[in-house]
Amino acid sequence: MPNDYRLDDQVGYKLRLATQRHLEIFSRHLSDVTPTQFSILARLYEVGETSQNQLGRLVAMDAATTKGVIARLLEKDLVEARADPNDLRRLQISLTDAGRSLTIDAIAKARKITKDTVANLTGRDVKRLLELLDKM
Amino acid sequence: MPNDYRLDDQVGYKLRLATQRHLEIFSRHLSDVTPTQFSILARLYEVGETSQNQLGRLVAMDAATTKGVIARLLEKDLVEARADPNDLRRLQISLTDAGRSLTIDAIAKARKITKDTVANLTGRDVKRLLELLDKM
DNA sequence: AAATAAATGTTTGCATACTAATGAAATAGC
DNA sequence: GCTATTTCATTAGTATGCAAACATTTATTT
Repeated sequence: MPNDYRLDDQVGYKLRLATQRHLEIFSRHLSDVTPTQFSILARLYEVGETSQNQLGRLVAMDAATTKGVIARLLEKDLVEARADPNDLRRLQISLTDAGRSLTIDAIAKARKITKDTVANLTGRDVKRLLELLDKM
Repeated sequence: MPNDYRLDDQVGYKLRLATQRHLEIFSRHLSDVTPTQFSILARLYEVGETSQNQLGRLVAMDAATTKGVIARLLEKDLVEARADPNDLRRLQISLTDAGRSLTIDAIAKARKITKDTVANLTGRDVKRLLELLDKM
């Protein structure tokens, strides 16, 4: 009999709640893009022009998911795509000027987002949390 | 200049990775339902017949989201819905027999899922992680 | 008590993200 | 050079989430 199982004590459940909270804070500070989109932008800002697939790998995203995210960023003119002449399969992705300035601005706000997300934790707690999530 | 910002060190990013990992493990053990659907089932098992909205609240889900999840569970004949005679707005949701037995089985598997998810952590780590996620 | 206002429950429509399956191009092995 | 494998990208289908709308109930005012 599973009478000692408590949903509220499960890692998965708590992860969902935490993510939910983070999402709420994120969209309050940064309504132009989603966390997923932001991570693509931030990475792109970091590494410069890259192929779509490679970019996905750099943020731990499935190729198909990446395609969708990029599509939305293209729609918003934050990134641009061009065919790679050396490899016809590849689509090279890069930031537009608008994308670059939005990203710089977004990174500033992202600091605040992270701060707010862990507002209830001490600096030591945060360090520990990151370690534990990593170790997982 | 945001040159000291590291995406990989952000709580939000790590949360996504952890959730991703958990999701992968979950679907490997339990392919019939998603974590979200499971949490509804588990709660329903716990509390018995409840209104759709109330049920959503009990798993921290938006009313609209809840409706979608319930719709899919209805589709699979795991839950059933009936109108509340006392309040015409309300939809009372309960487990079907199939839903109940699947839930019991799923709870058993969910223990294993949680175990696998935190396989790299010590018992103490897990306790701490849950506390930190809570405190957040 | 009737009328209005506020709160609650549900539903619809739309955006985002994820997965599995497919097709096209490049590389490796023979 | 030819086949098999790998890599890259895309399409189609499913799940979750939110904002807005609608219906019913409860509270408040006159």
